[in-house]
Amino acid sequence: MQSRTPSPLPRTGRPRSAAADAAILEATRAALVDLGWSKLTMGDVATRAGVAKTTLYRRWAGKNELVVDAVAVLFDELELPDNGSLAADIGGVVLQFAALLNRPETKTALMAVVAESTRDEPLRERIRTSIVDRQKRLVLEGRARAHARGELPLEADPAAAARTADLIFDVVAGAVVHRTLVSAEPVDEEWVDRFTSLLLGGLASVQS
Amino acid sequence: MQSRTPSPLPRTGRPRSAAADAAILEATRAALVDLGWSKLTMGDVATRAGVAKTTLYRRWAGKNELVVDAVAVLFDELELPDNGSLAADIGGVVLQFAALLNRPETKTALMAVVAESTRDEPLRERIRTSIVDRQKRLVLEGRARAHARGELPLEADPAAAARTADLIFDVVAGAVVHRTLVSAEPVDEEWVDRFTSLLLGGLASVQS
Amino acid sequence: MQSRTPSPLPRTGRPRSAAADAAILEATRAALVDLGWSKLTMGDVATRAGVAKTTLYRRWAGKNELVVDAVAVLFDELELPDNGSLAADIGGVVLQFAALLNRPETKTALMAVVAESTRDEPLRERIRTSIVDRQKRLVLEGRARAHARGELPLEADPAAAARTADLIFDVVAGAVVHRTLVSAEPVDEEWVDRFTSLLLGGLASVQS
Amino acid sequence: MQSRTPSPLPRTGRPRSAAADAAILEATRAALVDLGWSKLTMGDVATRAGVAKTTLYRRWAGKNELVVDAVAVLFDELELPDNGSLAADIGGVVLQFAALLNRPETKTALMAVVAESTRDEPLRERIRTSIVDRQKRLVLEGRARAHARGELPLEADPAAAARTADLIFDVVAGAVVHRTLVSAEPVDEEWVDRFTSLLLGGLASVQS
DNA sequence: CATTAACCGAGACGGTACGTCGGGTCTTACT
DNA sequence: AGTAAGACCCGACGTACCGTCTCGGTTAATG
Repeated sequence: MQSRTPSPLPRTGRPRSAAADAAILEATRAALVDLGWSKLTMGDVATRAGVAKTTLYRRWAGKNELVVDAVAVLFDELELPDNGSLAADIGGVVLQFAALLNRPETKTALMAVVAESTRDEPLRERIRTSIVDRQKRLVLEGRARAHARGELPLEADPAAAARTADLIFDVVAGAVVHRTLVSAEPVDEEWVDRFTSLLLGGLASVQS
Repeated sequence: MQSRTPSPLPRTGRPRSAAADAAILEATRAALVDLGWSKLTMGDVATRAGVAKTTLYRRWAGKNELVVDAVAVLFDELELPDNGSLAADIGGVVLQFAALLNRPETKTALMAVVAESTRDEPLRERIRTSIVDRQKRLVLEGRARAHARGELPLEADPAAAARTADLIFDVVAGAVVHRTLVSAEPVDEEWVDRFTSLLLGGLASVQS
Repeated sequence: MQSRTPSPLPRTGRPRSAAADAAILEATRAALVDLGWSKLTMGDVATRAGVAKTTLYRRWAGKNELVVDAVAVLFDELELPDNGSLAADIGGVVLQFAALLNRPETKTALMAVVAESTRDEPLRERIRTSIVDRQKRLVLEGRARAHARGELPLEADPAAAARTADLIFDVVAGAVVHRTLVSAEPVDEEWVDRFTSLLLGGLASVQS
Repeated sequence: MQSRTPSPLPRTGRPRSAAADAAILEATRAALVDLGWSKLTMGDVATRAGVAKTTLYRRWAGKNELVVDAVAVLFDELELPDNGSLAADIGGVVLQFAALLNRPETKTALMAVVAESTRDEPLRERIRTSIVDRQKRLVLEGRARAHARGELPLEADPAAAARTADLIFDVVAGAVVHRTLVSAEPVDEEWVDRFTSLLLGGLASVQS
């Protein structure tokens, strides 16, 4: 995202414009909203950003990388609310996540870059670093808070605990994405309640 | 594939070549394996199939529709094994599904068409009809078998039962897809066991 | 020029549009007039001709080849007038040639393609075939007519006669081009008279 | 080169590097040899000269001007040999000129800048001043020497004498350039003899 | 001998054109 | 009417140069 170029020491020549970076990412999000992933073009983004095409390509290798960076920042807005109980906390985060996936920028872009990443290992890595792994913090925070509240027992084996966290992450993210983008059904209070209760109920079985 | 053209009145003139249909779909799958979704071109598919581009466009509106049809048939191979218990049955189907998602044809194509479908309602409908809804049978069959075995209580309210089936479908499909394509971690026996136990444990909570 | 493609036997598929050929060459001449050689672009020519850029590239390898063909036809308009004497005939053809070189299409294009041809042997060959060699006919006709009128003796050695014809061609074409494009002075009646008298006077010396 | 910047008042600040000037012109000639006119780029010249692009543009307006200056100096090497007779002197200078036109730097550059100059009056003027007019001295010297030897009568009318000098210049330069660059035939002893005899024979007619 | 203004290298910048590729349509002759 | 072939229009691609613009850092005449 930022710090794409850790700038070893290219202290010579005209420095890159930070304003251009921001304008490009903003223009990319706007283009995603207006056109969707498949009709977004580099030329159009450049025009919207008031920037030359070469300036885009100097910073990003292509559409995929650009869109990942443009969208990644949105995912950092997610945060674990303190709703008083683990169930309520999970419900809150699921609703936030669903709302995010319903934004036109993310809806059209997320699956597309994941699809591309199946044939592009560096892209997968970039997605993981910029988007996916950053959200695991929510699972870890949630668990820590539940422990503090005494809602969940501590798992003795730390490796097993990590595997459980990963499982939960895949189940929560997967279910919400599938519900939103594949089934195209709303993630409403009712669904969240049912899902949360399934998850918490199952959690007990898994940890035993 | 399934009734693309329900042939309302194709009375006169030379009939369409059925061999061409099969060759095109096969060529499409081969191209997906070799090139992936984004580098697959209609011209290349036509060449591989030994067919003119016109022949493709006479049958399919574009790349999206063609790929959905080419891939859909693979999903029909999934079936619910009878492993003796609900847990074992679920585990079997999850492994089959994961294996399917690891085939290069599906891995690259599925997310891509879903991504396209976020801006293309008819395409979403086609995906739902050709791929998604067809697999819900597995959930329904599994539940029926569990009822027969006495492993699950019957839900009194049929509407609630339907919602539960949808929830399970989103959770299973979503979790496996996320694990496979986003996390890019293997769906192995160990993961399946943990996931199945989470699902079954949660199911009890949901139905109560 | 025409018959660029002697069409071995590509009798399959949609045939190339002859109208497009004509429109492109016409558009090229118009662009030369408006923009000159160095600012003429393939894209602009395509637009003027109401044709896609690919259609240009399907027929011509680039700007050089296209311009040679577009300009070549203009040179075929030159003809040897019958003004009653060799001197008057030469004067007539020199004036025609000078007028042709003063047309904006040719003025801007001719030197440019010749310059390119110094590094592009096929292009030089194309220029020679399409433009230069075609005009040698004027020298040969003029000489034949002079013989008929008894104004010039026959040269006994045919090889020497050919060398003389080449020399005359280089002198006439060279002098007119240099006067017009390098010195940028007018080729008027007075200059033509002086030049013709120099040429004819010298011719006697050469043939002896 | 010759007073590009007549330095009206460059009093203060760091003076321009004379070494850079020389390196740039040398690099330009080298690039002409390697790449030819149309593939020569300002950036490449700068790199070859070990100089920044800004340094080029501070001195020359563009490729045309730079190349004219780079090539002009070569033409100053021409000189009228004293071979004992007018015919021999002309032959000597023609051979020098032909040799010059066969150098790759000049061959590719001369026609190109002349072509550009048809749409760029200042450029034409620069070419005339830097290259063309400087060579007229050869004609004038040759004539003066011929007068001294008694090989040519004096022309009474100085205006007519000037017109004759221009005519000779166009004929000589034009013929040699056309022979070399358009016909692409060698300017060898035999051709020079024939051409010289044509020129001298014609000269008598013109002056009478 | 400090100031200072123009020089210089590097390289990013907004542009324009390039030549190619793919999409989807149309026009042939043939089946 | 379907088919193979291939030309057609269109729009986007990613690259190359153009000529300009910052940067930080010289360098020589002037004061």
